[in-house]
Amino acid sequence: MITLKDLAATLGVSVSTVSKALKDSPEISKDTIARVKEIAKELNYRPNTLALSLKNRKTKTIGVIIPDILNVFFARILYGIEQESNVLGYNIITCLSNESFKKENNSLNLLANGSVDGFIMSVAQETQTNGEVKHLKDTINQDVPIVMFDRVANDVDCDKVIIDDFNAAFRGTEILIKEGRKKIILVNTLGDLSVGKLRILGYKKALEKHESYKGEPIVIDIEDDKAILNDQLENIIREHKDMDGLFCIDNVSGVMSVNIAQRIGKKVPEELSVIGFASDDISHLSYPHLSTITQHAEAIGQQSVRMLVARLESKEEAIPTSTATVDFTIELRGSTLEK
Amino acid sequence: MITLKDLAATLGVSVSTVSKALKDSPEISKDTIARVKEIAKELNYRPNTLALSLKNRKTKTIGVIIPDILNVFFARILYGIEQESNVLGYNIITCLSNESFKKENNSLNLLANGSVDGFIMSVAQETQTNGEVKHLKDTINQDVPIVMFDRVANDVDCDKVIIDDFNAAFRGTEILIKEGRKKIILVNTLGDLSVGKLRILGYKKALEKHESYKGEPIVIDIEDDKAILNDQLENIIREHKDMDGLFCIDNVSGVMSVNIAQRIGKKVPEELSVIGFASDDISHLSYPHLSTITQHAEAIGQQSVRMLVARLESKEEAIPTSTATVDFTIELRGSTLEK
DNA sequence: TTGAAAGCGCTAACAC
DNA sequence: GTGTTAGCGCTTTCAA
Repeated sequence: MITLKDLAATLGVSVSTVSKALKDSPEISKDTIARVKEIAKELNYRPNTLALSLKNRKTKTIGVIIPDILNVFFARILYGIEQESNVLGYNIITCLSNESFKKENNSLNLLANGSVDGFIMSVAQETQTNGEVKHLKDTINQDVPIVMFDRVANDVDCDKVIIDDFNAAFRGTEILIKEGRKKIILVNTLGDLSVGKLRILGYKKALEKHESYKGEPIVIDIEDDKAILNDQLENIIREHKDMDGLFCIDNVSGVMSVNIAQRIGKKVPEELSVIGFASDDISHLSYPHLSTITQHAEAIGQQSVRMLVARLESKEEAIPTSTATVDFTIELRGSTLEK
Repeated sequence: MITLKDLAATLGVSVSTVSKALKDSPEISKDTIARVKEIAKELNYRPNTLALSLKNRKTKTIGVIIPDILNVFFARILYGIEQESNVLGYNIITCLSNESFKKENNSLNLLANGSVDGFIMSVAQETQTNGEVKHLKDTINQDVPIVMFDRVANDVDCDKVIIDDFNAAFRGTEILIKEGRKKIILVNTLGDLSVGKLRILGYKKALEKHESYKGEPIVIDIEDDKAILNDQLENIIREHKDMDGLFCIDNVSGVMSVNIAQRIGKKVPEELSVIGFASDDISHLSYPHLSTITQHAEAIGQQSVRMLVARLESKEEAIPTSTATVDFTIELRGSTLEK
């Protein structure tokens, strides 16, 4: 590793001269600047980021905490975060909380000591279930800002980026209602995650609002375990013979449900209309393709970075926190009547 | 942010005393140690990693370069990398090359200046296509070790972690042959990626070896573009009416093919036996479920970390580089005859 | 048992 | 136009 000192030595000048020359300081003669730059290139000098960070008290890196990288929704968000960070000149340190409070807490503590300038994170399931917020507040109080996305702790005052889950589910449900479906069931694989609750609320609200719909809301909680998801869904479809509308609020179960229904002879969309949430491209893995409420995951990531960097680089003392809502779109494919 | 200096000031002792006390140095009296630790906890002191890194000339962080995070195979590897890094006390800085040589090169340059102790990476498609290796060799020559996984540059001397792709494809093909299939086609979505080539080789070798198989190898290259993958596969299945064995060498096309075949009335596995490569859990999104050659992506990530850390922490000057092969397993589900 | 000083690589105020 | 110095937070020799 080659340092300013090395350059200075080979050129027979002082370290500070080299430092200034590399920054095109007007204090330094054209000639010296040229010589310095030449030798710097020759020796492939690269400034030591660590030393710079120590000096500047900022690292130009963002800590990112992802609850579940195997979930494509989060992978896409990470993708968006990385892209935008790059554009704005930041690096990211990625931590995977794996839905565990302990890991999340750990990462926060480990990095909130000058290693990163701020965090972008989605709260772990465990954290959300237990309502833990102290670690989040502590971090913010240590002047390390946090931007939360998707899964958000309501009682923590920080910038947030969310989907309008309530409205998304409301609109999704409306589609089924307007098709004249009589028994619309919602399948919940999201446990008691905040976003799940909002979606369920939106579903209920839509049923309630439309007087044409006579039935009661039916929410069926099932486990999000790949091994048994298929069977659980098949059971539901078989048991509720009169179900003609199915609303799946995660990535996978919609696709699976369409395939199962078709296989056991329940025609989609004629006898059963299915709509799902999506953040990835698996909607074409069912036939007919799944109609979805599509979340723009990359956009969530990008927006998060923009908000964090805005805060980091703002001159003002304390800009008030804000919550950004990223648009969703409804993409009708073959699993619902109207395309 | 609270520093040693702060602790020293509030206690009225010197910085070095505090430093030593926190490390339970025998030089320091029990009493002082206790006092120091108490106040440190009280003020929530956290050592500044940056300063430590600068001092120690090692950062305990690993640079990870992933070509495509939206590919679940890579996401899983990242997962494995993060897990094992954690166990071994390392952080990771994640860069996404997005299959671009330029981004890959950039990340390498940006971080190979003391920001990370070493790299774990899979080579970008562009890099591999163009046969670029200089940036990789340069990095290694600057004493920043690299471990490559999956997509590997053969003419770079470094630690590597790979799947035995040749053998995996060989074995996969054999399954189809042993079922007595007469026309086995391989569909390649991997362009000229090294792993793709190896798989094709394995497929050919298997056909060649088994005299019972009379046909010629048929390799069909198609584009890995989600928008048209479906149509491309449907065309192939429709055109090759006598195809009774299909070998898909990526994650998705196997699942898709099974669904398409079933839909257009070609019975799987009776009339068409399908086998695919998998690294994720979408094999249950087809019916019948897809039989796969399963790559243990997490294991690849973990192994990579172990090799890198072993090198980083080895006392010896230069341990020779090595290549680890991670096992694959064959998981027979419904898309092939024998379960 | 404790502290002073040097140094990791870099910058910037200040001197020459 | 160039060099000296101090300091970012920490460790570690060496001196007290």
